[in-house]
Amino acid sequence: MTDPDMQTDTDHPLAVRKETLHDQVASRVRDLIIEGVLEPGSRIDETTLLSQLGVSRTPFRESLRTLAAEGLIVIRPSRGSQVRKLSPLEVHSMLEVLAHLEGLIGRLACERASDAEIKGMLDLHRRMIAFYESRNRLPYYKLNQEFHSRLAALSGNPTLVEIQANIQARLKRIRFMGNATPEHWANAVSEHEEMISALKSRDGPRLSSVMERHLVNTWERVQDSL
Amino acid sequence: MTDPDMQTDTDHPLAVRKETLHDQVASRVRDLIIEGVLEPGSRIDETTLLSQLGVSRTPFRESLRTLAAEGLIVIRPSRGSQVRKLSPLEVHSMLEVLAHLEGLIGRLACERASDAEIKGMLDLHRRMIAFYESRNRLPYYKLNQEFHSRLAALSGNPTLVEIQANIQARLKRIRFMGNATPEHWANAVSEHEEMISALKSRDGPRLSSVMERHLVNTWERVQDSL
DNA sequence: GATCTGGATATTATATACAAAATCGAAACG
DNA sequence: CGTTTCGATTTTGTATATAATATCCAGATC
Repeated sequence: MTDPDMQTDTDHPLAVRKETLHDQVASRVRDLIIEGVLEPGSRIDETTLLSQLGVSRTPFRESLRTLAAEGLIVIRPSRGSQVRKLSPLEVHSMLEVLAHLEGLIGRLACERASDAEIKGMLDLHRRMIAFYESRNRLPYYKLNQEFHSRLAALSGNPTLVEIQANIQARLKRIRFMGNATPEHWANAVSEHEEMISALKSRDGPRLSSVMERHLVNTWERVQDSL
Repeated sequence: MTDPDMQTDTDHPLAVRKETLHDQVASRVRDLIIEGVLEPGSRIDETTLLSQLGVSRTPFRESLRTLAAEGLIVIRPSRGSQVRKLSPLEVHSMLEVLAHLEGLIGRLACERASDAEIKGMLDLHRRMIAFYESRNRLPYYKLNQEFHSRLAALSGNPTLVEIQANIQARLKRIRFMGNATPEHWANAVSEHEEMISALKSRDGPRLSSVMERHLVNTWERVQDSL
């Protein structure tokens, strides 16, 4: 057979991770999509983007494949790629799954997180509240993303982390819209208060149910704007 | 996570789907991995496979990117690809997530499936039982995969379908092992009986819990063989 | 003997060239 | 007028060529 050299990275932790051009391009385009520079449904013109990014077609096209597998774009053979446009039904289906997964995240986090990690979450929460009180929307939003990602990490389940991140990426813009009105935002914040309280007391079932509700509410909040 | 494109498809339903070389290669290699021809942890020698498949490097490498995004292989920059080898912890994490998702699938299927669809599942189940009774393992296994995929489809949630398929693909060989001994197999079958009974009476919570248990048991059954 | 160094060899990454489709528009036709 | 057909143009798909990087092994050094 082939050589048994393990994929258990023999790399040094500090070794500078060499990033291939492909990965850079993928990240770059991913950001363009997530930030809405490339609008949903819009065609991706290879030549334009190509010259803009200053790379050749090979790494660029490879990165398109990656993004397609991630569900951010759609490639139609011989007819080019476009930024994936989510139908309301698809958005709903993602939120339905995400809500359910966050339920699991909540339960596992309560079981598995260390005291220090919980403390870290409390701190993060406090910073979010500060931004809320100063109505500083963008930084709040960023911390919110981090809040959910970190909680996922506390579940100790790498698959959960990966899938949550993927769905989160696909929904990023939409979730941002979810805090559109002052009332919506206030509701979201109070749900976060509940989460923190449940996490602090390691009440898995309660955290689980709050998180599910939180996402379901996001759907309510977002629904109209589709 | 592959996604049959279906964007604003202006395609005729009957239009022959033109498959790009890339996709063919991806499917081909995916099968090689899933069927274990390419063993976990083994290095993927580009030149060898290349000549074997009779395609040039461009589509081949693109397909590797796809498979990497699907989590079936690992690409280390400048150092080649290898078939992803799952640690017991990773397998456990996938089964934990899958169990939870199948719980959701069970509940939603009971709410949303049509009578005809449920009938179809009963029929599928009957065929599985026949193969079980004749101890025809491979066909049983295939129908089992189909059973779970179809149930996912009955949830009416495309995201759920996609993610379930992805995890299923990653775990395919392992799940096969799950029915290794006669007792294991018998247990799995009796769990299926329960599922069918719950589905027939549209008892969402019950189906949900049986399905979760089914997967957790798979973990128990498989654990030693890692 | 063990580790280090340098360069030959093999492998991967990127760029470019070429081929095959699809798109678009103008002219021909009904 | 509207539809169809054909070809020029653009865009995509695949192959190959070149550059960059890693791997491996022999010889040098301690």
